[in-house]
Amino acid sequence: MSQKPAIPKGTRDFLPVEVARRTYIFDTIRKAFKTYGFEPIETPSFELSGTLLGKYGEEGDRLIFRILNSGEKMKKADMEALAQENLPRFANSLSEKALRYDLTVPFARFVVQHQNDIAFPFKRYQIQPVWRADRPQHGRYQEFFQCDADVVGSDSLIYELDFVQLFDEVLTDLKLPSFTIKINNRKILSGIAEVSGAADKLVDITVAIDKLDKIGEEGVVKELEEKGVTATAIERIKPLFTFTGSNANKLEMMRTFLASSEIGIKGIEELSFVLDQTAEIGLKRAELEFDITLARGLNYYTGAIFEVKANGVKMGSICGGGRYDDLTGLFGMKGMSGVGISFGADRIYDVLTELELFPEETSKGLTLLFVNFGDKEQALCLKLVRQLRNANVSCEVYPTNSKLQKQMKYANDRNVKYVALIGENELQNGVVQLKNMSSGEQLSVAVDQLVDFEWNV
RNA sequence: GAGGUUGUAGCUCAGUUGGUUAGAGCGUCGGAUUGUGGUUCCGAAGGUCGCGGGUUCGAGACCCGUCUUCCUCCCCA
Repeated sequence: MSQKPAIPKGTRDFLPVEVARRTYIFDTIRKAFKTYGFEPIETPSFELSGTLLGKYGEEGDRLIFRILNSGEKMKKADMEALAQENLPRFANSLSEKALRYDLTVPFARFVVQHQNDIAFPFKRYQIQPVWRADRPQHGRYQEFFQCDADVVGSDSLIYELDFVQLFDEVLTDLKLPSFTIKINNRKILSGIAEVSGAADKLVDITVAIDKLDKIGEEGVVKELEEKGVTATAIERIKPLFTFTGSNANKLEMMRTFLASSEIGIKGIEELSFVLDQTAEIGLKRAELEFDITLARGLNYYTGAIFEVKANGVKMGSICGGGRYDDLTGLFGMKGMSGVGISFGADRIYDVLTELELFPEETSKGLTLLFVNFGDKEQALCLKLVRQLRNANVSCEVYPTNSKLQKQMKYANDRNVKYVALIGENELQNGVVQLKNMSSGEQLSVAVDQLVDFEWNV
């Protein structure tokens, strides 16, 4: 009885070449994280439900994968809640663990739990998969990797500065030709709500403004009206819709707009520090843009908000991040400011694939394959393989004395760099025919000089 | 969670108003070719037409359900 092979929606298998390319992305990110002084930690793939639930806004809980209780624990099912159609309570009685939804909330839990074992400001990076019960779409998976770097325990703005450079460094290293780091500040958004006389509608206003480039001015106004924002407040917000110019111009305009809001001005000051200092230090390839419409749904950001978009491709944001002043407060540790960013490795992979930006090396596996001509020849090949492996050259012998054509085809399919041929003649003369599989060139190399061949050129 | 869309060979897809034994290209395997892969030629294998039910003398095609694909919304990496 055979079963049709399939994997759950929103998940993927990875072929060797795909793993090689993903590793290239992870290695590039990891290297930069280390250079910037972050140290790796890991947390479990699943947490207690209570750690995650209620941390991602009203809609968030819906997207968290729950792990069903097993064995005797099944009996804890709250049938009364089911009868009353209280589905959330019923779900909670069925499940006490859940797959992590992101790396930030587990990190906050980690910091509080291990506060006596770590030094503040604590800088950590973490590269692990996360899971979301989202509907899969282009660039949207149910299992994907996040590559996070966060600092907790300092409200210094030099970390915001570091993160802007980190985005720039990693994406430049990955040869991404054009990308924009968008930056905003939650305090500026608060200021807007305050100045408009609708401070209580902060979230609705930011969510609506965030959609400006998608649904246009009319759409935003409509959404604000639907959310119960007053007409006078909307009139005050309207000037922001036509907000253009250089970062310096925008800052000036906002400084005027927010003049009466203390928190708004604080946001302007924070943002201008980051923009000015970044201009001072310079960026390799990134554009840094103050984007007033950048809000992001996560309700725990309190200061800087980041988002990175690759230009010229149809793909949502490839990186995100921001400052959260009291994330650890949820776990009972007050007054710990944190700021962090996340690289969406899977989306970066899709962008690099679309733009054909992966280096050629990532498609090479084996460096050298020895063709098998028979027992005597094989014996010599095995000795040579041993020597080459000691010299870190990846190589192997074809397992049987098959037709040469078949062995060559195998080498071709494996995308090996070189094929070594040692037949009767070569055995007698102590040489190897070395064939470069991409150029087709073939040269004769003495057996005792094989280890010194420049394999990686 | 809401709306739309898709599903036929390993992959990409044909398949007429419902009518005999469901096709092609690519890929795979074998051969032409017993020391040379990517090109060429010949041959072969490979399908419960997503799954379940219904209509019909007859369903790959029509209807219902379900799962899946891709897209829009919500939200996000």
